[in-house]
Amino acid sequence: MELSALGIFVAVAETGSISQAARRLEYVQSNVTARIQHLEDNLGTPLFYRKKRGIALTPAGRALLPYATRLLRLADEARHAVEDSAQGQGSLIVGAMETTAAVRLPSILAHYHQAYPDVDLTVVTGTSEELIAQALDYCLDGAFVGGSVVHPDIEQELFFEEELVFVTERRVTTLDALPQRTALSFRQGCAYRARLEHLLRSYGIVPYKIMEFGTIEAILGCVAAGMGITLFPRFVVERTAYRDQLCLHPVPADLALAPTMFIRRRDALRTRAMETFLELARRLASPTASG
Amino acid sequence: MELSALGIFVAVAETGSISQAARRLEYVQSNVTARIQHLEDNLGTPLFYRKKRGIALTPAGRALLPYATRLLRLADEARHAVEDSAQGQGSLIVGAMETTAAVRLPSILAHYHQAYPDVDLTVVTGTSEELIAQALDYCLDGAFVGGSVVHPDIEQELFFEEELVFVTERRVTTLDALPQRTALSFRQGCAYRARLEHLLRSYGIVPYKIMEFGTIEAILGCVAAGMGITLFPRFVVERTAYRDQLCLHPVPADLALAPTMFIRRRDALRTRAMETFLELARRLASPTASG
DNA sequence: CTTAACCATCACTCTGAATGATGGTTTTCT
DNA sequence: AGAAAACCATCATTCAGAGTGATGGTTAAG
Repeated sequence: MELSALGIFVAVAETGSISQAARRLEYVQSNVTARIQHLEDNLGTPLFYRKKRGIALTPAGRALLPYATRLLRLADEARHAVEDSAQGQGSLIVGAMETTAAVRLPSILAHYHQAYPDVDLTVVTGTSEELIAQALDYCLDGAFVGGSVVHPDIEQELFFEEELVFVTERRVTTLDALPQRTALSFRQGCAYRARLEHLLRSYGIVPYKIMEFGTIEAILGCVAAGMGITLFPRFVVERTAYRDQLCLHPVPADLALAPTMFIRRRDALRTRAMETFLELARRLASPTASG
Repeated sequence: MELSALGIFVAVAETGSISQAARRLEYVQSNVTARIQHLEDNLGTPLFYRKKRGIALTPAGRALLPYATRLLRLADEARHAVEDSAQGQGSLIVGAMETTAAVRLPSILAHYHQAYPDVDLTVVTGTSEELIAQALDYCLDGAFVGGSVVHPDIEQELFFEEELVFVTERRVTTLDALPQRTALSFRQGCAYRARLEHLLRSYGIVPYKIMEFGTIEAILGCVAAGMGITLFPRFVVERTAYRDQLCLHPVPADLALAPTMFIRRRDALRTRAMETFLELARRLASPTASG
């Protein structure tokens, strides 16, 4: 039972005649006859009574007709959906680090959704390492990750420059006399974690312990409670609920700035949904990045 | 875009691999490759990224997938609906005279619907002549009509024997001094109307005028109001709201009984819906008919 | 009584679905 | 490092079935 057969079936049922259906479909009459017969064989039951003049639906035909029309309409919708996905609408799956998703994306996503409400937008969060792997595996249309990615299949573009700061509890006003040797960070794979480890080592704070947490709030909450130190974008800390219980410490200038890049596979399809998303994101990102 | 192609597409999308889909479908791998390529050509856009190991959906493929699964499910439903229409469920379209529909069918229909709630039941009313024509034209699966139908394509079966009575307003106690020459009846084509004309002629009541009405209540209401005389099954008159304002007069014995036959085309499909309907109708009709 | 409309059947062509074999690439296992 | 396994693309080939055009039989309309 193929869609083309159902199309012929519907035409015959609607015109009430094989000949007229053939004319409407621009087929030869014998072909319409044959395909209806084939469909009847396939379903194991007659669909039409053959009258002296024209045809009439059998009970089985009556049962099939509404399904046939629904199937044809749905198939048409599907075709349009595929067409649209190459055009404006469709779906867009982007990855982002927790920190980017928390403070940089909300306004972009809101604007984008307002401008293109038909796009089915999904944001996946994860560590930069995970996001890169997923983008390479075509699971993501693209992702915001920390730091440059050098890979022949990946193309990237700078979107934000985050100023990184050490974050401690409020009472710790200087890092020189760092009372704890515990660092808090996201799980392995986070771009900032690698830098945090490097920086702590340069401060002579080794060996140290790294505790892993899954969310921004968990990390900063624990830091505020005096559990340890972490490295975060200033922008993120300034917007957290714990900001009054935290103290920010500058990072040496050469390691203070961390770029957030948007990456995607070079061979990923250039959908309009993606292009418009990037255009809008560039517009909204640039003043922040430069400021 | 045919259903078979969508089935292959879904299998590939679900297994994440052309080879595995081929194994599941019991096809050869090269065929699955070719049909996916054909589908992509057909839709004008790639549906899968080809990875080193396996494949991944493109945005267009993501857009198509939910439609494809819906289409396949719906097609399956359609197949079952057609199958069922040959079995128990399905639709049943029966015709009946107004009088039969009013007093004989309700209990049958109620019982039938209770026993087979999945059957989509339709009752079409009309004159016997109209119903016969529609049954011959395959528009009805069968019909209850007045009197025997002799036609090579029609088979019939006796269901009810109606006792016909003349009906006049209450004050007219004898037909001998019939004060009016007006008869009321359904429109031309009604089985009882022919008999009414015949009987009136035999009573010497010619010329007379026949007024046509569309419903039972209209006719009996007008008779009650003294407009004229009509011929109706006793059973119908006894159940009308006007019964107290009417007087019933016997009809000569040789013309008093009118059979109600169920007719259908000999070549109409023997659906289970129809067979079970007739079985139930026979059971419910026989005591009434004999009593 | 002719004409037109309708459906079934047949012989034929040709598209495209399916097979099987081959080659290239990558991953996995030893 | 080398062998084996998994995966996809391509090609030549076979075969089913979609579509054509012609014909014949039947019925309704003129």
